[in-house]
Amino acid sequence: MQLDARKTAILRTVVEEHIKTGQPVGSRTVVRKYHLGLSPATVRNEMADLEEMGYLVQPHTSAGRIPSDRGYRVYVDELMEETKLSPEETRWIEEQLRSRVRDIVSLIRETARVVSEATNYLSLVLGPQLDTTSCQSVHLLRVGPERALVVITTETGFVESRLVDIPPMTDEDMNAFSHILTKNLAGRKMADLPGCLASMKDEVSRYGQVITTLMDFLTNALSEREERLYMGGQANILNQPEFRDSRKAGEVFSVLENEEAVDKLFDIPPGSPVSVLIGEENPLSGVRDCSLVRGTLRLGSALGKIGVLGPKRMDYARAVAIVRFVEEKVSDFFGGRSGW
Amino acid sequence: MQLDARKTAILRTVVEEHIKTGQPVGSRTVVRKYHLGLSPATVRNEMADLEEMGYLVQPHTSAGRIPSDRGYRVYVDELMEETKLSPEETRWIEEQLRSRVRDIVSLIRETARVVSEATNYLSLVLGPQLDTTSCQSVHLLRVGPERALVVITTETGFVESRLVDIPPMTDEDMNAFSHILTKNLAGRKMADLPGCLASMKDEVSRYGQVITTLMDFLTNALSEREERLYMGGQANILNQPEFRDSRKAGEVFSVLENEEAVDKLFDIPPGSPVSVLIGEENPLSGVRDCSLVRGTLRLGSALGKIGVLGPKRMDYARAVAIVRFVEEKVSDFFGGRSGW
DNA sequence: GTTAGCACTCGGCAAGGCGGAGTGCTAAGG
DNA sequence: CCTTAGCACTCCGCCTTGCCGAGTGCTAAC
Repeated sequence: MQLDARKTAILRTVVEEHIKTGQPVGSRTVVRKYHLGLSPATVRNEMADLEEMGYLVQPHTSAGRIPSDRGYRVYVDELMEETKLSPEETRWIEEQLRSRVRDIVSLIRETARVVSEATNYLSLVLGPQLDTTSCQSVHLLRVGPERALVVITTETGFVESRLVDIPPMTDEDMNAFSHILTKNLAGRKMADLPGCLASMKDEVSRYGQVITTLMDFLTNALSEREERLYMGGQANILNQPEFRDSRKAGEVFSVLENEEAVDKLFDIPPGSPVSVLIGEENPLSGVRDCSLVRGTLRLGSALGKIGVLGPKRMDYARAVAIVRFVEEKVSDFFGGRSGW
Repeated sequence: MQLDARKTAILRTVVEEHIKTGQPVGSRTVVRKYHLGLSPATVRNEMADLEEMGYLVQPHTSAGRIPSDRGYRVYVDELMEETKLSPEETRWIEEQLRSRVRDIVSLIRETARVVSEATNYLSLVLGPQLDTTSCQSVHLLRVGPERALVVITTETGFVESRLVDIPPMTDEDMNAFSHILTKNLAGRKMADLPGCLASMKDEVSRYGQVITTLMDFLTNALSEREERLYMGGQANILNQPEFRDSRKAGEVFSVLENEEAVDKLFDIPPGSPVSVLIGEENPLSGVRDCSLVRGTLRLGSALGKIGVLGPKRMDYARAVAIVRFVEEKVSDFFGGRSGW
């Protein structure tokens, strides 16, 4: 059986109506919304077909229908109309970002906040993976007689730093060492730094143990995956009727507390366009009742990720529109360097 | 009427039993738990007295009693016995901290995680206020022809940094400038830095606009209160029966999403001993159904704050014991510099 | 001062009844 | 052959009723 134009229209109506009301949708309602001279009986027959085809499900006999995951999938891929955000909304978002963003960390944090407020769902933002971004400079700063701070800046504007113990050395030595480090390491991927350091060992043998400490630090800094996940609007998920029972919500939060689990949700090729993960398509059981709209943030040369997590019954069109818009705005911040 | 020994014992029994079961406690139950030749009827009379005195309340006629806020208060202040953590637990906590902590930020983050896992409630950790800690060094690092990174380290081990535009200057100039900055600013409170910079203006006039940019940056960095709040175990609150209805939980999360609101909950004189905030004593309406056990973290010379947020029906003795223990361990990390 | 006994209150639960929404099927109509 | 009206049926949600159990307050006796 094929999805002809009428079935399609009915499916769309059911999905949109269910998204709006949260209730199962019956044939009468479809007829009321979808103005075309059709009787409920006809619609019933079509809906029975749609159920048989796996696009709709009945929570119980003699209730209306709700979309199955597959139904949502067709809706998202083919049926829904792209929404335009209203000028007020776009202005509000731009405003929020422009006025509050000072550096890359605040950009990420504010993005999470703004997206959650705009969508009324929970938003997730993942900062770029450190190991694939390039090192811009390495400095050694004295902060005590035998204590120094290693500061590594990345091309994306991130700053990683760590205190290390150093053997006594003069300030000149330290400057020279910084220069050598930067000269050798700038432009390399962060992941390659430990290797590069190892191969520098001879050249800088006079600085002795520092180089070993540095290698340790770098290896750690990379493997540790420093806090990369920012969330906004956690309370929003609790206001969704499907999570009225907080144990349901608890499952979701348990997943979100685990950063590696969240990474799995965003396992998409770098630079992918906006995509949607619906219900059971989800790799993590805790969020099988949720849908996730995923996008990519271009943070200069590096890539971050952004997601909107809501109930399966979420307003996909709007969420996608907001994610797209924010992707664009955040890139602009870098393209134009207008922010800082 | 006075709280004689018997009333006290009954009150303690009711509180502890209610904490354990979550149910209203009746006279029969009290008699069963509190072995002394007393009949339910006598206990009933005493409980009626306790209710009149404001220590207990009845959810409805002919239910058992539950403690009022005042009842919990007396319990916390006078009745509860200090709990000792088991050696396994203390070992586990120490282990967790030792093995995962690399720097001050990770110490704070891990503390939040460990405390939430140990208590099974939600934990909050506030990093130290920047403005009252002392500056240790200020450096200017070149990261491009006309771009530099200002790096300020504090005595607590925090590192603040920001990219700034600079006029063309030689590396020697930059080093000299860094030295001047550190010499003049080291040891000052962060809050005083903008003032100090202003008074340096003449001495460093040759560096022109940089100094203004720096002042901007510092003023911002201080006023912005960079992310200081870390949370752990958010899912725990959702598993509490009193928050079964997720709208209740939503109120709590709304408060916690607002960092300034959380600050209000921790409005205690610096260095105070562990204290408890119960239900309505709470300044924020969203968490009136919660209790908060608050403590202080000594992070070197600076002070952070730690809290355990649970239902009023929380295991106060245990929460207090854990907070005390963690306070101590975290201080040790600094005292002994054993961690890094 | 303590206790046993008793009447009373109230929440919670299960059973039963009812209305409404929605369905599937069938037969008639275009 | 598709569409539609009609009808019997199903099932949820809601309300009512009745009952049990837990717990209370009061009174009278010890």
